[in-house]
Amino acid sequence: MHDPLTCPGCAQPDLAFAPHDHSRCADDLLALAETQLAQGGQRLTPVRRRTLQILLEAHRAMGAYDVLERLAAEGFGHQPPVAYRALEFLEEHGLAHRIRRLNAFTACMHPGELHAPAFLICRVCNVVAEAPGVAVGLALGQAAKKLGFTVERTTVEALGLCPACALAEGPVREVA
Amino acid sequence: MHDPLTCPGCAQPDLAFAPHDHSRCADDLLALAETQLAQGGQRLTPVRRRTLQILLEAHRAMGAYDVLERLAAEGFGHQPPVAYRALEFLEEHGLAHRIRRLNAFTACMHPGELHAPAFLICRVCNVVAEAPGVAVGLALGQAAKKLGFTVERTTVEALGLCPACALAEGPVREVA
DNA sequence: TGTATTGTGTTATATCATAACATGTCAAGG
DNA sequence: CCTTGACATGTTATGATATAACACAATACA
Repeated sequence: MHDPLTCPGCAQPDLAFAPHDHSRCADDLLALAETQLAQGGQRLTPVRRRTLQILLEAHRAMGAYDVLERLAAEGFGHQPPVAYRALEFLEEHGLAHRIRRLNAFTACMHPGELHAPAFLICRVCNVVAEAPGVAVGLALGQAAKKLGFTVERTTVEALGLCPACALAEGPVREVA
Repeated sequence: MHDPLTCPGCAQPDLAFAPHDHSRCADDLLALAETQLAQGGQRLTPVRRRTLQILLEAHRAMGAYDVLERLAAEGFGHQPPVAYRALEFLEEHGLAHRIRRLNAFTACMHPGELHAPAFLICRVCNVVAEAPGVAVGLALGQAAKKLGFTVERTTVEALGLCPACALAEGPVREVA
């Protein structure tokens, strides 16, 4: 049931694109989210909880309308704002991220840790991994500082080839 | 006619958000684009040329439909693909950039130079500056390498406050 | 319990983007 | 010259993403 190749981005960076067992990812992260929100006086309501669960289970980036479809099928609202609101809430509280290049959302794989996330997006299989982005964030902060700009949020995304697709594609180049 | 506060992103990074005279920016960059494309055997056709000009003159990020409106008013096509195609062409050839957070496009302020652009977007006035992103690109490349990921293109955007808006907003905080 | 706040759901519409196809342009080879 | 093929422009039509505005329900808490 679990295909490791469609499951990058787990908490251990060096396993992001490697086969590994993550059957407990979703449960652990959901519990963590609950705790975290409670401490901040925020509510993980049914829609929000289910939305996070859907993202965690999918373990890949999903469009708002895909999420909505799932929610609607389970008795929640059928209109776009239902999904967008839940997704935006999760994003605001660091439990999910928006992947702008894909117009999609993905569960955060290590919430709570202060992190400027950097995403690696495979242009072939569309898999998204969340890479440690601290160094990137620092570099960006410094560049901004020189211009007197105050950074509040960052979007860092790289498009390219994941290891698997690089293997599949690389050697083919000289065949064609 | 020229408001420096709506004109960041010029070639000199340290002037990005500072008042300065850039009356020749557009002309210079347009000429540069022409040369560059010719060398690559590419054609800067009327629509493409005018599109680049519009972006250069506006000197800020514009939505595809805004560009289209201008083009249509000048006798070019009236349908979205006209604008999207020109904008995509410019982007592919490094003459324009797509600002994903704004679903908008902006002229590249230093084409030809190999650069991983980083954008600073003011959340108050929406002005966009193109900051030197080499350090950021390097950091991102290294993070990716650890996961076996090959970076091909990057999207780096920071949302925050430009100097002017920081001044206007900062001190106000304690009044409310 | 009353009342303010937050959350959910709806309708309707705005905004952004592309597929598919017809027509026009232009340069290179017959 | 004139044909042919590649590229560019234009169209219609539709798809995909996102938000505004408002009614009602749930919750929190004075």
